[in-house]
Amino acid sequence: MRHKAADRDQIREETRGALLAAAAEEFAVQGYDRANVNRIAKAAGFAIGTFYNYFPSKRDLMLAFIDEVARLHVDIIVAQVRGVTDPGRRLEVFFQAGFKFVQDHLTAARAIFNTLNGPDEAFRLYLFQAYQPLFQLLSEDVLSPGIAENMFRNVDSETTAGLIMLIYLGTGSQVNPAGEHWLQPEQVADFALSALRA
Amino acid sequence: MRHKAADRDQIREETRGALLAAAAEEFAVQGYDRANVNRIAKAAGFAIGTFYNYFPSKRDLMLAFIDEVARLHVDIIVAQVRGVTDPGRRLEVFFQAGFKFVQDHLTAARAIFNTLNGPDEAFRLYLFQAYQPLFQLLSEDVLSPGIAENMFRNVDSETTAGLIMLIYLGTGSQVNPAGEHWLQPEQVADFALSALRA
Amino acid sequence: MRHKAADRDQIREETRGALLAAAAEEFAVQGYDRANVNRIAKAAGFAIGTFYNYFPSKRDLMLAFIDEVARLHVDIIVAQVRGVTDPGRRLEVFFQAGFKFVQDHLTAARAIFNTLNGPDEAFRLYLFQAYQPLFQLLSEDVLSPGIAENMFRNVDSETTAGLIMLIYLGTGSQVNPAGEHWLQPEQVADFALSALRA
Amino acid sequence: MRHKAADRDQIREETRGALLAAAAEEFAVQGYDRANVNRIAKAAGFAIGTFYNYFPSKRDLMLAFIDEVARLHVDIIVAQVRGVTDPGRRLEVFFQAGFKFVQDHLTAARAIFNTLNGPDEAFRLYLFQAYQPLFQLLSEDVLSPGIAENMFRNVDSETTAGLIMLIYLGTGSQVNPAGEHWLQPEQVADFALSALRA
DNA sequence: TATGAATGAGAGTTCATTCAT
DNA sequence: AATGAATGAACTCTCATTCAT
Repeated sequence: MRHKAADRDQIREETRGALLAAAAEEFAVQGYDRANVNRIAKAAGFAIGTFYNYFPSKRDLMLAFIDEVARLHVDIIVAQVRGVTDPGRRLEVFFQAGFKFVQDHLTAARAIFNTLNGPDEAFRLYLFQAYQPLFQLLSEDVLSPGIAENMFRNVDSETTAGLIMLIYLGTGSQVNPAGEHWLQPEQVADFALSALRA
Repeated sequence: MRHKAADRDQIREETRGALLAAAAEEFAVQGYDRANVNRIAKAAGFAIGTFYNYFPSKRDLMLAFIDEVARLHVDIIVAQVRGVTDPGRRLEVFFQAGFKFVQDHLTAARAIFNTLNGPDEAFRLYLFQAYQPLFQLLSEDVLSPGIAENMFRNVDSETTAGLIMLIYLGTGSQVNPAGEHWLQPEQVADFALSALRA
Repeated sequence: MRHKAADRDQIREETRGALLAAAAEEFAVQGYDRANVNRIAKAAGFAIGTFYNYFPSKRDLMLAFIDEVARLHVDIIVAQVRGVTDPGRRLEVFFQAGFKFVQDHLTAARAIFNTLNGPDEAFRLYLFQAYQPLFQLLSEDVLSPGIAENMFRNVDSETTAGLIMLIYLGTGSQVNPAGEHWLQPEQVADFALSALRA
Repeated sequence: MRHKAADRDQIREETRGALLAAAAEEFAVQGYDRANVNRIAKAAGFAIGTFYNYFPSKRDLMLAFIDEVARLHVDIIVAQVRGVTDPGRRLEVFFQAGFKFVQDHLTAARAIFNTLNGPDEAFRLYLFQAYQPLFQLLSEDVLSPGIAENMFRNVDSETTAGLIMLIYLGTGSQVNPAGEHWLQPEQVADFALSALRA
């Protein structure tokens, strides 16, 4: 064994990362169906064969891409929401952190929103599951406490969590070519809060 | 001449309509990229050659499809909005008629929303232009009168028209598998109105 | 409709036949795995797209090929065997007709024997089923009558039918480059008969 | 020098053996064309680079595999046949030892029979040559003595040796999934003997 | 006007082989 | 001697489009 295992792992991780980054760009610009695996490999600086040493298929690349983006997306939002305690404030932070993520990871986010409205049922389901933690966050760490504290109306917390996710996805996905949102997160948070107030 | 000109025109219109209807179904289920022109022709009951007698290309089919749906969509909304006079009431009718159109033409609407978030810049631009009349309607027949009557705040009517369109598209596009909207049009109209009130 | 349906059917049948013939040659020389669909289409005088208008996949081509050869193979043998009545004579005719078929359709037969010993389980099973009628023929029209007439020993007719098929396939498949069998059908028939005699 | 030359040789031999054993399994299940060199190396517990330190190509692996199996196959049969003296008995032992080899080395044997009927001319020729000693054995140590002793008819010993080989390969290759032969070696030997008796 | 057989560029995927370490 | 990341030619299959009838 010439390379240490750690060296090999690092090489693999770098190559995989380069391929995923190129894929994000391609998916964002072209959408899944028009994305070209050859182009992705070449953009990442590798031959097509190398791509298939890392991902068994184009579909699996998409799933890996969704995994990675969703994990980051969820982690960022969860961490910031849990950083405050007031349920109303938490909802506001939810939208602020969410909108910021979109602006900070514009290509990846565009690819995700694209998929969310795309024709592939399986992708949409996978996406839904990857974002499950946000539903839980809204339901258990935002709505339920807010209801318990009599700050929010006595709504069904699970259904309402789904509704807020939809509002986030709808408003957060609409950016102009410069990457700026049409609506500010505070505006959206206000809307939701006014609907929830006891 | 086998048929009178009027007969021929009618036959052409029927064939074209059948092809467009089949296309709507295909586009709704598969999205543009996965849509298969041979399948569309077959579903409409015609040979592929016949298809190309009516549409010069798959892209042109898509554009014709957008044209037709948008025209209908716009006409229905414009007619109903103009049926009332109060600006606030007009905004409410705008959302009601819009949501109803989605429910009444679910396949076509899904295909449109799909395209709206799809990767094809040209389609998105075309869609935008086809829906221009709604911007005008909102700006000139809803917002400007409302501002003039001091019923609405003194917002920029064009920008705000765009914003309301986005809200409509975002909320109107989200339906469950049964074709029912997550939000009611009145809820959305309330939101918009409360943001506009002087 | 410019062409009559019969004309179209004939064109389709001719094209399909040309593709199957080219496939037989390719399968015989290269075996299934090395057979190249592009080469088959080109050899038949068509573009690759045409091939896929007639056969959904390379596998399906193979199955269609097996079907066609097996049907012919079976029909020829069945007709000739039923042309005589004595069970012993029928067994002899079975081998004679079988060996003759191999010589008359050398490429196709080679492809079949190739598949029979090839690694593809599904193909072997399909082949087995396509040749089922020969098992029945041996069991019901050769062995059972022979046993009833006390001409053959009282063997299990189904098992023995399988055994005779194996002997036929083993000996019938071995031809020299000139397409001549190493063994004569009469020799093989004699062997089988001497094992069966009451 | 880390190891003594003898140690190195032993390691090389073990690695080579492991690769050949994995190849036997792969060739038996997949056939040559579908066999995957990367998979063979991995199954043997080595990296693909190691494989190419031992075999210059996939073809060469196949040839080495044929060599090894054929040598063993031939050695076992030759030794046992020469253990008896009577020509008729020798023919019987030939079939018994041959059938037993197939049962004892089922994977390897399946791969060999597969190749025997496969599309690769070069492999078939190589196989033929590897099994040459058996032709010689039959011709010089079985048939010629039998003819000289007036035990066998005065057939051409070389041609007849080929014929017997064919019979052996045909009957010996047919095993059920449990690895049992359809025919017993004694049955086959009887057939051959009855054809040869003076 | 309608037909559908034919086309072929282009896409995803496989895998034997190389070579720097 | 051993490793495994990287390579790219080759293969199967798709589908928008053409055109002779």
